[in-house]
Amino acid sequence: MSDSVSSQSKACAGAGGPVSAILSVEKAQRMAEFFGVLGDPNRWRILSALTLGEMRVGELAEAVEMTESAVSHQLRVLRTMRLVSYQKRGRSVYYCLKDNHIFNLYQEASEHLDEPDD
Amino acid sequence: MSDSVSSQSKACAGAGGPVSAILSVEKAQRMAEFFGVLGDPNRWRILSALTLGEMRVGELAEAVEMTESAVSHQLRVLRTMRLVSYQKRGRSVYYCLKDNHIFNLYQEASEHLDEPDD
DNA sequence: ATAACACCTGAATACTTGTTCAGATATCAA
DNA sequence: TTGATATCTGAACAAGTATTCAGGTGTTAT
Repeated sequence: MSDSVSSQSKACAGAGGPVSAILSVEKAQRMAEFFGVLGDPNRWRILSALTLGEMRVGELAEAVEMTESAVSHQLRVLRTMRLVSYQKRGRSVYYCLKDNHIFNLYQEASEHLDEPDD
Repeated sequence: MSDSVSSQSKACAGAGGPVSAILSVEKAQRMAEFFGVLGDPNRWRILSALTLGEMRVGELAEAVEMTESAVSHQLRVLRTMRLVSYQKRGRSVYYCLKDNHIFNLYQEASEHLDEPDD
């Protein structure tokens, strides 16, 4: 392993790490849009409710104590970012989490937030 | 291993996974605040610039093509979320990334964004 | 066909957030 | 002390976003 960075003056995290270049405006925009979607408490509550399993819009609305309309609007946003998928069955629409990325993001953020202030 | 959820109808990601309860309003709020900070393209550009190593405010401003004032405002936000740390030396203030969480978040998001639409 | 149900959508309002400008603070050099 | 440099901050404006309300679509039951 090269020690030019890792051994002595590593005052800064990740120098030479996985990013190591200034993001283009376009890439930065895409990142921001994605994380912006996760920048709303009601969407986090909806996402966390879906960790319990698939749910209809009405059930979700009841679970997170929002109107169905508000939930529906937020679900559209989550759909756009492909964080949830849905399935029509009868007159109901069942939503569920699309993949596990949301868990990893949740855990990574939790760790960060729970870190001592050093 | 219990198979009541995992074996047959796993249409939904992560049911019974690491969250598995509706987030409290407070926790959801904290999550949203954190991710909201990452919901701005200029902040991503600043963070990515810092992956190259520590930088002064003026250098950062030049690197990301923003005014020093704008950079300073954004650095305060990043400081508040403990994403960057800083060190005064002489009349300059050197900023750098505080820890590696930002890399993991970046990679996780990249993977999600690069996923095919299935 | 009609009514009830489940969900979605557009438009308007209210709220939040980013950027700019002007000026403040703090450090260094002469 | 004076002037130059480097950064920070508060207030105001502009821009973006969430929520509500009213009404729309599509499905099921009678």
